[in-house]
Amino acid sequence: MSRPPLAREKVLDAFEALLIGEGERGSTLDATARGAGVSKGGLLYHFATKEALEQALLERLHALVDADVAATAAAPEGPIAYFLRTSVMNDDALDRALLAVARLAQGGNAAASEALRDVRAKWADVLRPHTRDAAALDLVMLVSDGLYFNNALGGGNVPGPTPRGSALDALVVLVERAAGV
Amino acid sequence: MSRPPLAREKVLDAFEALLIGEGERGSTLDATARGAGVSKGGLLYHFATKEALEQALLERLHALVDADVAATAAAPEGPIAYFLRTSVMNDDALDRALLAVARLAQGGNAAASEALRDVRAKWADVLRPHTRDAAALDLVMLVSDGLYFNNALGGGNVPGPTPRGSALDALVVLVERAAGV
DNA sequence: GTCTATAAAAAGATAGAC
DNA sequence: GTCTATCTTTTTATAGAC
Repeated sequence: MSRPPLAREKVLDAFEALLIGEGERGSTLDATARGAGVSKGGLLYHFATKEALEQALLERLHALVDADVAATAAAPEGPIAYFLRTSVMNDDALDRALLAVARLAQGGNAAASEALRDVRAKWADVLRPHTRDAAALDLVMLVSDGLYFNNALGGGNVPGPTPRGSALDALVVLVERAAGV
Repeated sequence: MSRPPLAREKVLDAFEALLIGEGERGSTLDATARGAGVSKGGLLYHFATKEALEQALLERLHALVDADVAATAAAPEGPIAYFLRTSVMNDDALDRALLAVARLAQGGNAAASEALRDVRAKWADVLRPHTRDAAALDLVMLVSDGLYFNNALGGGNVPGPTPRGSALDALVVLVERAAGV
């Protein structure tokens, strides 16, 4: 519960940014240390192995998701609209952690794949009471996945075809009409 | 136009399979050669650099997509239903090429990202006349992206939460009702 | 066309000074 | 806690025999 050391967080931030921008291949200990402004030895004091670094990222994701699930359940505009709107990447802490863990999962990291399934199940549990049936829940989840997926292409730095503004408004209306209770 | 050498195709198949199963990190020249049953020297005769290997995969994807776009346009059950049903991975040649190129894109390969955007645009062009408006087209494309994304987690070897069978039937009905003309 | 052998660089990790 | 230096292994690529 104590506040984690600043350098440790900076290393984790750098690793996360590298995964999103360069993928697993570019996310080396060297590059991470450089990005965090520490030496490789300094990095390895906080994370003894690369696996420890990856594990820490999964823990960060779980904490952020738990907070978001609570926010989704309590959203005034309704969970479905809130969920879809926040699926369009805002480059906030949760988006970054989610994308970075997705990179790890696609690199074959089994723990990362499991974490993503857990996360998805948590969101589904919140949305289920607000959808007509199983197909409607599938629809909402898949549109959200699609929004994330498009943001994920090109490392988030290439403006994808993700609907924004009025296009997003229209999409939300369409999904709510098709899926909402 | 001439039939490509068999060994060359086997190398490309192995590289594709490695990208899907292990991600960019595990997709080394060594592992690719091993998977194809050739030596590293043999591999490098066909693909002088790793970049050449990646480029060949992009060309394979483009050819497969062009064929699929034609099939989508001519599908008896209608382009939307055909498009969504074929978005659930069947482990066919197109699915594999698409997933493998997605791995490259997430590794920061700009040409791969561009290829995925091109592919997506081609499908959108075919589906546009069969959707009510822009939001409806977004809905169909995003559900398809979501279906692919879920298959992509865990390298395609972990049974994801992707709807199948009657669940997929219900989803197709829901999307067609919401988006179809 | 396909192989073995090897070079050159980059990767993860350890040791020990400060 | 953070650093430099070093070791080992892996990865991409080249050279040249068959």
